[in-house]
Amino acid sequence: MKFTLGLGSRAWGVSWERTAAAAAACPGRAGHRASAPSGARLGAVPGLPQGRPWLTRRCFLPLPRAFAGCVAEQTYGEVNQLGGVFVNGRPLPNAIRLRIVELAQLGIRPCDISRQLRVSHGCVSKILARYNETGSILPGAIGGSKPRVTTPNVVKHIRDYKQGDPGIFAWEIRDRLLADGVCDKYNVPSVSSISRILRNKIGSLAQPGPYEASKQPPPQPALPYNHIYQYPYPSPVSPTGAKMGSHPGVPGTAGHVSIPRSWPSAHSVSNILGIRTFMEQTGALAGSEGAAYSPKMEDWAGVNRTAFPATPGVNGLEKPALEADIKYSQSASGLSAVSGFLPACAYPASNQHGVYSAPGGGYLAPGPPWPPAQGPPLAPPGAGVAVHGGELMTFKHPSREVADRKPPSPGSKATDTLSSLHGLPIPASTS
DNA sequence: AACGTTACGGTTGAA
DNA sequence: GATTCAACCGTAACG
Repeated sequence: MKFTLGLGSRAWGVSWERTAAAAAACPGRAGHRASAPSGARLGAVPGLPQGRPWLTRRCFLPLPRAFAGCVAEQTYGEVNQLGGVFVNGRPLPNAIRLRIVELAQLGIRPCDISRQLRVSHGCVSKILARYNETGSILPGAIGGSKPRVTTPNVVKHIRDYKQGDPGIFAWEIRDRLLADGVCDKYNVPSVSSISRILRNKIGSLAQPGPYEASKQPPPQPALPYNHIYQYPYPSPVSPTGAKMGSHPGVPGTAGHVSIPRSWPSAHSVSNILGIRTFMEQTGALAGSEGAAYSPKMEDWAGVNRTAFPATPGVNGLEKPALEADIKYSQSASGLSAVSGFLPACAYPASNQHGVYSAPGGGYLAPGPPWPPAQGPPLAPPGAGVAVHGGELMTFKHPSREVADRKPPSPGSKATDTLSSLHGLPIPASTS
């Protein structure tokens, strides 16, 4: 099945072709999944007007760049069943992730968070689960390769062991690597790897290896895998500093997954402030204008990488502005609270266009009324929380923003509470 | 109805 | 520079 629309027809068509083809090739779940392009489900999509050619799956929604202040260009995102915009394969922006956690800590049920933020409940569940487990809201490390366990250092030790005891078994070497602290249980080479090393390297190690001989051995990565997920945000203490990210100056957390549970408990006096603290600790808090950013801001995904004009020396982005394709157009206003944790925006205002941004109805897209929820179990955050209206998620199309708003649904207690959370409205029931 | 899980198509970045 | 591979992504659907 192929849909061709006037806007973004290429994306629409291609996407559906692929999905349908995949479904045809894959029996079972995939089959039913892809059976819906024009199916009945469409009518059930909450918040999506009946009769509009919205697709519930793999539908590339043209997001006019005009939304972000540009006129003639378009970019593509996708719209999920809830009407939320996402970029397939890319993480949700931190702001959304943070918002999910924040709302959860306010006692809002995941299903309601899902509806409000227009993020699939699976995603909400995943993010909350990860947060509960690791204390981090950040996505995992995308791309790259696993660290090689057979680093020059390890090889050197293996060679030493072998030279010291030519009859040593591979498993003995393995044990010694562990015992000597050369490796830990996570990066110790397998016996077969050691055997291979013995066979392929040690045997021919009469001469120094390439690292030992001609160049400095590459340092063992402090972060075994993906330094890039060290908090890629500028350090609050050096908002105008040089590149951060995986380089000196970044807190030595071993990647986002292993961030110490310094994130305040969900039951802390102020979860919001706690989050802020966390962000500060980890450098997640963006400085003000001119803040420096890691060139590998994976977490900002679709945000910096694709949406921000590279401004080397300013935000550390090295990709050319050409790549600043706006893939996302997301709501800003609904995440204003989050922006309070990313004060003054992680990016220069001029770079924020289209950064997962959208009119008021973008990420918190128009949709069904935000169902009332129980009151928050936590007191509102301290008044000291800085609020910077939607910097991160700023959308620069006021008219659309206005148009997309709906009057808040009556009796939306949680919404009211959240609305006042940071003194900024949460378009929980926009439309 | 809510939610944990998982297949899927996708992106990413190191090798 | 292109390709491969294995990591992760969010969605949608299942159970």
